[in-house]
Amino acid sequence: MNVGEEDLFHGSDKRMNELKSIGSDTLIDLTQRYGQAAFTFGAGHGAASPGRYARPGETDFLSSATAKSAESGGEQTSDDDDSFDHLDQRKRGSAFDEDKHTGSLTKKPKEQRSLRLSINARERRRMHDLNDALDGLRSVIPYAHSPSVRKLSKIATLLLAKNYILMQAQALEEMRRLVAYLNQGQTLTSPIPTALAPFGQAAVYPFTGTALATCAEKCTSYTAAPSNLFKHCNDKP
DNA sequence: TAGGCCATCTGGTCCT
DNA sequence: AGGACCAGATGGCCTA
Repeated sequence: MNVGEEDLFHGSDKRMNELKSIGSDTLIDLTQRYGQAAFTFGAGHGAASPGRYARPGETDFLSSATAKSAESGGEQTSDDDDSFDHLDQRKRGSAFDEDKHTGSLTKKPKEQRSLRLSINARERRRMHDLNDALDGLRSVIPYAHSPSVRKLSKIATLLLAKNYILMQAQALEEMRRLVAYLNQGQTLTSPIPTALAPFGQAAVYPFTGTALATCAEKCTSYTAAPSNLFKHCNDKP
C-alpha cells in the first residue's frame, strides 16, 4: 500500500489539517510545540516548550519486561520480545482478554496461540525498526535536539523532513543560479546592470522554467563551475 | 478532563 | 505457508 500524504492524514482532524498545510515558511504550530531553534529553515519564532516525550511505550516496555519475566514462564517463541506479550495483553485488554471472556481462548490450540505471539513479536519488531528509522530521520533534520525540547512526533518528523528536502532543493537551485550568473559575469565585457536581478533570469539561468531538464543536463552545463556542487553528477555521468 | 501521541494487538491482504 | 505490510481498535501517558 502506498503511504502517501493523503494516507497519512486519512484520520485527519483539525490538527492534521494544520500540519498538512505546513509550508517551509509556516511552521508555527510545530515551532510552538517543539521549540524554535529547530526550524531554521522555516519561519523561526516561539519558545521551546518544556517537557519531552518520554516515549511512553518505552518506559512501559521496560517495566513490562521486568514484570513479565518474573511472572511468565509461558510460551516463548524464538524472539525475545515475546516476553512482553502477556503483560501487554493484561494491560491493554487485548483480543486475548476478549477471548477469555468468551471462553474461546482456552479452546484455541496452543500452536495457534504460539503463532499469534510470534506474529505479534514480528510486528513489534517491525514497528521498532520503523521507529528507529524515524529517529534517524529526526537526527538529520534541523530542529532543537535538546532534552528540554519535546521530541518531534512522527507526523511532524515526516512533514518537517519533506519541507527540509524541498528547501534544500530550492537552495541548491539558487546556488546553481548564482554560480551560473557569476560564470557569465566573468565573460561579460560590460558591467552587469545593478537593476538586473541575479536570480530568475532566463538569460542567466537557461533552465529556468524548463522543468524537464534533468540534474545531469543542468550540471554538465556547469562543469567549469568552481564548486563542488555538481560533483555528484560529474562522478556519475 | 479532553485531546494528542504513542505502543501494541489483531485480522486482513498481498507477495515470495 | 510464512512473512511483510497495513489499518482499526484499544488503552496508557502527557500536556494544556
